[in-house]
Amino acid sequence: MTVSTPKPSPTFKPLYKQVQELITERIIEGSWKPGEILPSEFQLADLLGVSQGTVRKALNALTEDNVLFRRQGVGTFVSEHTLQKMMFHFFHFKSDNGDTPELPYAQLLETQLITPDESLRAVFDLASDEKVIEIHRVRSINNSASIRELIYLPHRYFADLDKEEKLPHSLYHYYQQHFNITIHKATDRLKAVLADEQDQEVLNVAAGQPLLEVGRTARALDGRTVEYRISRANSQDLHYLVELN
Amino acid sequence: MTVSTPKPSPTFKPLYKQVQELITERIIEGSWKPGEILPSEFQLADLLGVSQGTVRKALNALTEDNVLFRRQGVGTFVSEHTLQKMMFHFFHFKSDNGDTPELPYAQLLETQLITPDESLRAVFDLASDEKVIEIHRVRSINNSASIRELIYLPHRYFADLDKEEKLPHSLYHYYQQHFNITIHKATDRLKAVLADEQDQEVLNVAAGQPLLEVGRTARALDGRTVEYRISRANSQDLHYLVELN
DNA sequence: CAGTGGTCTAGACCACGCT
DNA sequence: GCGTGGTCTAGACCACTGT
Repeated sequence: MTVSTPKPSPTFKPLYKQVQELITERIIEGSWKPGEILPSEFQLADLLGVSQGTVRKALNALTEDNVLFRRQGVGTFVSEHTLQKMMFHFFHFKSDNGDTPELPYAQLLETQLITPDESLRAVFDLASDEKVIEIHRVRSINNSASIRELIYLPHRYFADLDKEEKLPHSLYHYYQQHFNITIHKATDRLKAVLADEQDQEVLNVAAGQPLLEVGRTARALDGRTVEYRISRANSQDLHYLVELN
Repeated sequence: MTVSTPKPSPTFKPLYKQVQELITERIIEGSWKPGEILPSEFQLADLLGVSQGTVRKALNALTEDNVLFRRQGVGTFVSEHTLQKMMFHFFHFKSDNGDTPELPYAQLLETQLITPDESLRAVFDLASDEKVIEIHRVRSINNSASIRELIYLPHRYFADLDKEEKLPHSLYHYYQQHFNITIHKATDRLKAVLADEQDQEVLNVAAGQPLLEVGRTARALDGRTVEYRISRANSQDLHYLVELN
């Protein structure tokens, strides 16, 4: 921490912001892992030489940001990408008749190592000789193939993931467990497109069928873009839900 | 306010929540109007018989929720639906090449009073004899007709709006100014559809062209659903942007 | 300069969950 | 019962804005 009464300086940051960043760094570097409990507010305050109120403000901000979660009477924990939470936060496709909040099954079609084209290299800011992992899979909702996914991951961050025979349905939980990469923020771009030949085959739709295409760039806790994913959905009985607050 | 040390009760709410709701009610009933300044933290604290810290927590929560905005050294104000803020918050269509953050022009095609069908009545929870205003317009982006909008408003909340010859581009600002209705939250549901005959004519697209359809229900500060809107966009050079945090 | 919100501290008490 | 986070208070000082 800085001195208790910081002088005005060009790089001034509020104490609680500094505490916030320090805790985030500790999580990024793996000192505190997903699911683990943090020291109590008073312990952290003593540790960092600030008041309990300042620690509280930092912890609350991180809780707001889904980095931590708190349980009264128990403690403060590092957030974990459980399936339910991911469904709520990063999976926005819903059945039109909301009656089936069913967990979508994902079938792996193919995994391969590819040489990225110019635009994909730019997304990840990769050097010219770096490889990218491509995962091709299809999600079924209500027992019908509904969403075709093409997922791109820089090989440097996910070494040897391309050699796995099976992958879990919740990739984000998998990234977190095996590569210490927590997907924190993402940007989705939606368009309407026509089904191409592969779509027709995989999703079992006719030519001329409109699909909802979602392009996602996902960023880790440290801000790096670590995943690019294209989802093409048969939106006959589905929609993509957005809540604006 | 309640007594300073509230006993545990089934209807217990934290003080700052009560303050928050009280301020929200004042805004809803029009005591404090959009753009106006609120009393200072200390004045509010005296007024309500709570401490300044509690008022602050309520004001900060409302600021987080876009109901208020605060300017250091000046004061706390009721949020106003300015064009720029609405663009940022409630208008998520962007050019694919982000170079033109141009304000989309909206051309009014038709306004009429209609008898809602069953599903539309359900959206607004209307009695069987109530009428709904339908507004039909088209937005141009980069000088090309891109989005066709059908907007539905219960006549009870927007009396005589259907008689207006001209309507401003930013309807949400207009609702706020003329009807004291502030759009606060909204839910968008996105699908891919094929252009129908009207789409083809208005958006100048061919049959078989895929369109991005957005169905929105918008709610006012008091939680009532006050607008339903269907936007059909030619997403050839556009996309709908979602930030997931 | 006066007044506003922003930060930081210190301390009290409450509600909750576990053991 | 004990330790945790949640609420509430009181007071000090800083940073910004407009006069």
